[in-house]
Amino acid sequence: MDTNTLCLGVLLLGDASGYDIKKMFEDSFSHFQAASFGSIYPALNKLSEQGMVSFREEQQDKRPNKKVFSITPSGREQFLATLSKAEPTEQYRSDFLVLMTFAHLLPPERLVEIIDIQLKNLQGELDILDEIIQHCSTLSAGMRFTVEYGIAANRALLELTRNRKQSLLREIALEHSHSGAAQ
Amino acid sequence: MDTNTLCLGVLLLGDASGYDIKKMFEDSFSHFQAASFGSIYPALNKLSEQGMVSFREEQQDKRPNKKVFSITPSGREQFLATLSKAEPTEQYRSDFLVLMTFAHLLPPERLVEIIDIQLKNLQGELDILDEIIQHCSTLSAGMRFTVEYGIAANRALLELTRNRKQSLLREIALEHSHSGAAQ
DNA sequence: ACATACATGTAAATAGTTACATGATTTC
DNA sequence: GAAATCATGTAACTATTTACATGTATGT
Repeated sequence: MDTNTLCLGVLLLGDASGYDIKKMFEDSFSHFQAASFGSIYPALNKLSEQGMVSFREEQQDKRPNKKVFSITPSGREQFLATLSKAEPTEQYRSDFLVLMTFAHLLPPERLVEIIDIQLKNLQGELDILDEIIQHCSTLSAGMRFTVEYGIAANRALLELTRNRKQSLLREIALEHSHSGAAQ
Repeated sequence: MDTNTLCLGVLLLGDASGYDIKKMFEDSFSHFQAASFGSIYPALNKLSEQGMVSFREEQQDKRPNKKVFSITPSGREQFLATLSKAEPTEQYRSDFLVLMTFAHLLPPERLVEIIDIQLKNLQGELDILDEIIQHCSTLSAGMRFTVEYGIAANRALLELTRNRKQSLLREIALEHSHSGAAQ
């Protein structure tokens, strides 16, 4: 889903500046969507031209001024139309699994290091999600489900990786000795 | 990881044409990487210019001719260097979870439909991975791990989504009645 | 007759990231 | 004194997908 649509969605949850939207992405959606300033600000200006959002400029002292965006009825309509056509797709890309595919080409110490980093990353993500679900009783049912979904995946992956670490290392060492000392 | 690097990796497993490489992506790596012809062919030609791969043209009767690529020692070296620097990162993007985030805005029938499609997708992916692991005893330990990893994630997600479906639907219906008949 | 598999390639369009520019204020 | 937070924006670059062009052979 493109940044334009995602911005409309965030604004449906409440008025916000571009900076606020970026924070929302980081705090609430980072486990399944991402967007940078370089795509958020142009998206907001484009949506404004199209009448999908409006904004008011707010002066602040001791802080730079900000543009607070609101979704318009047209914007709401368009977002709903997009949602009604959207397919529930998912995509997963992993350099970790590329590394594992070629595990037999890596020095054993490096392989151990990679698995340990991955374990740490999975645990870190799990901790973040656990915290979101505990602290925020204000979460809507749908949002709570997205967090549970992330937790389920991370838990399963953490468990598998932990359980298989030693046996995987052994299997790869075995493949090395199989193919001989050469190479 | 870019298509160039991924092509070198595939060629390390054996000589192949661009068409073969595309099939490899579909058959063996589709659960964590993707590449289309539009990125594979240019990548192969670029790698060839750089001396990372060589190729021979093979005539076939009843089939179009093909260019069979082999990785060169430089290519092997470069791939290994890339692997040794690569971070074990992962990224997940989901339109399904975007849809779930805004579940309260969707008509209940549509919501049921989305969850059922997602359930079917997860089961379909799981079936594919189960088949790979059963049919291919030739898989290296590293590759087998990547398949197990995919299975673990899909199993956990399938179970969660199945178990939560009814309660989620109820919770969202409750939120609707909470906010009143208006809106 | 129509779709799929085989096979290679290009061009346009899409969409995004990264890095930079600017500058006050607050925290370490 | 350095780094982070607040705040908006642009430009260059990167990488990719989609659709097209071309053509034979096989399966339904």
